[in-house]
Amino acid sequence: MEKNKYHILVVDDDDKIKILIKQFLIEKGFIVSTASNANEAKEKIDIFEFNLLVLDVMMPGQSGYELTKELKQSRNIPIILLTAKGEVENRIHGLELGADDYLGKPFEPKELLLRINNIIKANIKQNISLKSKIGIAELDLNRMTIKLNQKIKKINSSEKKVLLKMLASPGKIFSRNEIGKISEISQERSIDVMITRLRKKIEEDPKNPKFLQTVRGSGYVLWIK
Amino acid sequence: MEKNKYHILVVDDDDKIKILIKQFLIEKGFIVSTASNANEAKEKIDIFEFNLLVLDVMMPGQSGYELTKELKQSRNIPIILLTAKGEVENRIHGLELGADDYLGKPFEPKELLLRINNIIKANIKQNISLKSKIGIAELDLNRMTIKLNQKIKKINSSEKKVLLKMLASPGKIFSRNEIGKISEISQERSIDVMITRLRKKIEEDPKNPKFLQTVRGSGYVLWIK
DNA sequence: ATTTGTTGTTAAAATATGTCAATATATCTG
DNA sequence: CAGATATATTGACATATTTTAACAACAAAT
Repeated sequence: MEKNKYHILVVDDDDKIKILIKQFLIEKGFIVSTASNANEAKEKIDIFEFNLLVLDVMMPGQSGYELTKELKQSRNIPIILLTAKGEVENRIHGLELGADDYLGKPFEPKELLLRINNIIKANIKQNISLKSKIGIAELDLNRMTIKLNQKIKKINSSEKKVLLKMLASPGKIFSRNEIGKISEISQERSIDVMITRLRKKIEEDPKNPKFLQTVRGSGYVLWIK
Repeated sequence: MEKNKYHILVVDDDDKIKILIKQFLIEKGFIVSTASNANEAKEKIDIFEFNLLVLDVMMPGQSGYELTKELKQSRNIPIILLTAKGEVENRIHGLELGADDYLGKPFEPKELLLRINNIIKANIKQNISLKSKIGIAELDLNRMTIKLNQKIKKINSSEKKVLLKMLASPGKIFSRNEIGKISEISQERSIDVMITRLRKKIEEDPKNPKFLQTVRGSGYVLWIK
């Protein structure tokens, strides 16, 4: 796995632990940012696209649970919760809120690393990494190209943004409203047109889309296979 | 998440624990098979398509680790390892071999359930979730398509809603009233029309329906074979 | 400066879907 | 069987939604 690309945000009010984790993860090849509380975390999340959050449950202000819940409602970023102790109920609570994993303090750094690799493998490989596939179409969102049947087609930044978001949640229905916000396209019809154009790039038969489908009355869905 | 469709194989040489887990998971709506050792497990895996393995590490004969390694080389079935104790090194070993998660004995059943749901969410969401059959018609309610005799037909969201409910209780009679509520269609005649249209999609001979039948005076029933 | 291509917008065309009406068919009751 | 009632089928329709095609502004290239 190429670690160098992954950007992790560590959120903990305990500076000692925070720095420890940061150092460790940097050694392992990750890009690491830190925050000391939920608000600080949200600010950074708005700016950067993190691949994963390591989030302490016990924090002054908004707790790790609350932050998890809030974040999971709007995006699909993987979260590992650090629970104070290995108390089952707490962990369960976290998972129910949508956390992807938890780790009871104290933990072995090596264990955290494995958790992280595990989640990245499961969640990001296909989805957010900038090289991915939709059906037989090969996307390279870095280069903003899509290769389909030997032909390379370019996409623009609006299309890239939309693809990024939709790839993060295949099967989820995106309303025009959402897509509008993502792409910063204001007119509903314009969104339709963008979808049509995208289809021509990823679908073998754009008139009978297999992957980028409309859900009449609701919006559009992306399937990746 | 619809659990009913997921088939789990529990592998443990300790009958007591094996049965305990099995009972618990059945209560939770899973289909559960068991095996007492690696060989037995492999035999069953060759026959059935399991969605997940719960695998004890300490077993006579091939250990859970070895089995994990072997299975992961040829297929990508999700595996949860049950480690004897919460010893970090052991767990790490398991994850390195490709296991998707581990759980130290003893564990709370509820915790196992959450782990399972978690993994299923991550691994299977896309694949299995809403695929089913009615007779020879292949439904993919995610993609809102029905394949019958090589022909792919689209269904709309009302039809999907109704199918979802009726598929959940094959053989149950649904009144027009119920179907109206499910599909949000208000007129009785419109429901008839919808049924007619649905029959054309799932029945080989829509005029003599085998699966979506009317029950005079009561409503409609769906049979799946 | 001219051409070429891109991209958001807009209007027109096409499609999907619930409803309705007219007719046909099935099922039950006596 | 006849008559009554329930259900099916078909086509037409209206409306909402989606797709297509044409356009205009702008940028990039020649």
